[in-house]
Amino acid sequence: MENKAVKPSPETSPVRPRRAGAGTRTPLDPERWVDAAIDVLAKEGIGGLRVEVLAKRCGVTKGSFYWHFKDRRALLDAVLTRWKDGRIRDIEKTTAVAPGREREQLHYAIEVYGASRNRKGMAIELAVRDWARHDAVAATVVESVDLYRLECTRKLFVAAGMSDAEAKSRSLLLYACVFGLSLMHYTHFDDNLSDLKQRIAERIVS
Amino acid sequence: MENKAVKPSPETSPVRPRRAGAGTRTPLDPERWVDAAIDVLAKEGIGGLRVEVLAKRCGVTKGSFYWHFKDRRALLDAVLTRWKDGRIRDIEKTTAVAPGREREQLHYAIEVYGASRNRKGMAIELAVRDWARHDAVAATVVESVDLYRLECTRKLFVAAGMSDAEAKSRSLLLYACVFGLSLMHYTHFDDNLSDLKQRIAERIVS
DNA sequence: TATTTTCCATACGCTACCGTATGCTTTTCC
DNA sequence: GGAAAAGCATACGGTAGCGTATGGAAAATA
Repeated sequence: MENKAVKPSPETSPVRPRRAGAGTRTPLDPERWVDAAIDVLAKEGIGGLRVEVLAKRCGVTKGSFYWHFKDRRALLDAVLTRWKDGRIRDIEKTTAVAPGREREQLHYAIEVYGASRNRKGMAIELAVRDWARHDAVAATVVESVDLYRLECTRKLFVAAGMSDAEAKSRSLLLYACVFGLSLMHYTHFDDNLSDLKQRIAERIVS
Repeated sequence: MENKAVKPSPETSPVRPRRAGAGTRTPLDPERWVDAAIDVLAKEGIGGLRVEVLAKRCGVTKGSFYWHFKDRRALLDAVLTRWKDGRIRDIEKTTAVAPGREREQLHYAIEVYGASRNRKGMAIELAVRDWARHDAVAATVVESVDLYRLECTRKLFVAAGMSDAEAKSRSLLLYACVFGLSLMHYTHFDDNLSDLKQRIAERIVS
């Protein structure tokens, strides 16, 4: 059989082969499609998230895709659901803290969002937000995630001793700054970027 | 003739008629194409900036477009040039200030970028930044605009009495926050948004 | 083993684009 | 007023993408 003999080209090959060693077939499931979709979303944005592109990336044809998903939109919804769940879990983990270490935890939260670490996560974040500008479903998801994050961080500021109103403004400032920084190109603005970031972080939490 | 009999549909007709009253012809020039392109960019993002769409919007066919521009890329470059020039002029105007009113001017700068006012301007801003994530030319333009803005605002902070290092961090904080806020969906986070914004602005400039 | 179900390939029609070629109608200029 | 140029329409070839239809092989099940 030696199936197709084509396999378009090796370098466009999937993330992992679809057949395991002992001839056992390893069929795709929707979750693996979503994995690949999020990868593409991070690299190409929502505009590059096409089903035929994705299929090639998974080493199959779109015939497979349309077996697992009704249409492209169903995949997009699944991507949003997965992203939302992940962000919720992540923020809960990030804002859980022992009493007395709230400010330390806030600094940590700022740092993990820094574009240097967590490159892919921020790429996804920006891609989803751009997506949300032209898609109502994505916009709803982004809003719910934003509100949840803002609320969690607000509690941290309150636990750190701030008034409620001040905590709200700091929480919003924190996320706005984190996302805004990832939007900007300031590498050549200063030769001591870590000091720059440190000052900003202090301004946000102190 | 009855050839196609189609002519898609009349309601897709142009924004304005291309002929003025007295039979005088009003030919398009490249600048009007750029005008329309920036409009579309603001509403649809770079993904929606297609030449045939643009042509329909101008009330002509793409035959006209390709008379004025070599190809789609030439239009995109023209859009970037126009955007850059406008941003440079704008920031120069915004950061020009009489001595003693620097902080006042900084508050004004923050406010004009608020998504409430200047909606279209911010939509363009975000569209260009998203574009820059996948286009090297756009990325270069964004970087130069960012550096210029950061530098102008830094001078304002210095003039307001801050150290150079502090001024730099404040300048970066200001723009990061402004752009970040426009990325977020926080309308339902607080019922007194203007107070929220006021606190943030104070945190940035004071 | 025979049959069903799962999972995927192939082929097709359709639309939206890009860019080119070519011709038609106005202006412009002599 | 006639020729040239400007400005645009129409038609064409080509690619990429969506979704459907259908068949075929492998796995599960009986």
